[in-house]
Amino acid sequence: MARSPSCEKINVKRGLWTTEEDTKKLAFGSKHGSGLKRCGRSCRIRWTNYPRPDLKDDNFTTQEEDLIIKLHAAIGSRWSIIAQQLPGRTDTDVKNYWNSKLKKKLSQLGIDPVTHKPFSKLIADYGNIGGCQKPSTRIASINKDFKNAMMLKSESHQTLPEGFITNINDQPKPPPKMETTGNNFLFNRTHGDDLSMNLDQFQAISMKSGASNCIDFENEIMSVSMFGEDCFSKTSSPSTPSTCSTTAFSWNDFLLEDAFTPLANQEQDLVSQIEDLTWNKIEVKSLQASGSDLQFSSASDISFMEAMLDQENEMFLSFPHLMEEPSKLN
DNA sequence: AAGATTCTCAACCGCACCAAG
DNA sequence: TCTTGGTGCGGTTGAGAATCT
Repeated sequence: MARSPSCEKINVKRGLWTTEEDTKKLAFGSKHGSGLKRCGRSCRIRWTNYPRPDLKDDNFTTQEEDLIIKLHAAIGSRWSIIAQQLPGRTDTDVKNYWNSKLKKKLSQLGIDPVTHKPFSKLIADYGNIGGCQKPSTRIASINKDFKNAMMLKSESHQTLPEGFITNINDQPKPPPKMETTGNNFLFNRTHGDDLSMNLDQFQAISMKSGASNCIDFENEIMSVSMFGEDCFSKTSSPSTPSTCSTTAFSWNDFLLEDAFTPLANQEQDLVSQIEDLTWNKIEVKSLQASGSDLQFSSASDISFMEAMLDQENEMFLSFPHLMEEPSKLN
């Protein structure tokens, strides 16, 4: 896709617009910033936004603050949509207010402005990650717990706040969804037919793509992939336009304790060898670094990461075929 | 009073998407 | 189908204002 040319850095002025520039702008129109040392985009933005007699010049009210926070929690940093709910405010106003005031305010209240969750909850979650089970139990597992978690995630549709008026043209496309029925996974795509796949297919795609959410997963299928789309069963399912699933799941959520579906024996052995080699080295290096047990304290995190990277390099040197496409392993 | 620091505003950047040729 | 140019938008950055020391 072609891109618009960037502003020439030379001869392009930065800073506030002067009355003289506004006069020239009005005289020549916004196109290409004729006669002005401004790039075309700047002229267009200036042309579009100013003057706007309907714009408010006063501070945000607490009601507006609340609405921004609620909308941000619901739809993220889609400032143009949020601004549509706040008469007299532009997306830039909202964005600046969020960045300069609300983020700080939420932080002071002990709330993470990104996730809108209390910091204490995030720290607790982080602590759980630090638990670091041995790989024999923590290796990417897809099992019954995984399927349960997947079901829960796919059902956790987030509804927009009451009174939220959305321009139909600006509505985000419904993200892809995943559902499970028995041992099959039904993947509702945003484009094309829905696909049904078995556990092995799902596992292979998720590992190959390193997907962290359904969108990554869909992209991997779209780019096809180790199977070819014809390998999937195509289905049709009703769309769900009334809901907006904004909560993407993370595969990390499914790093559960149970052993997962066995790989072919040969491949399983290879994985086990690598795991043991990797984990033993990491353990040794980590112990050396921390001088204590295998608790990854903050003081040893860097050494731990270095050990991870060292070991990864060593692993791929020892097993170069792991760098190849998974399909070639079969 | 003066320099340092912080805050606010909006210009700018880079990317994605779309339509026209 | 491809290229080009226009548009929209979120994130970043810099200039000037306000506040602090």
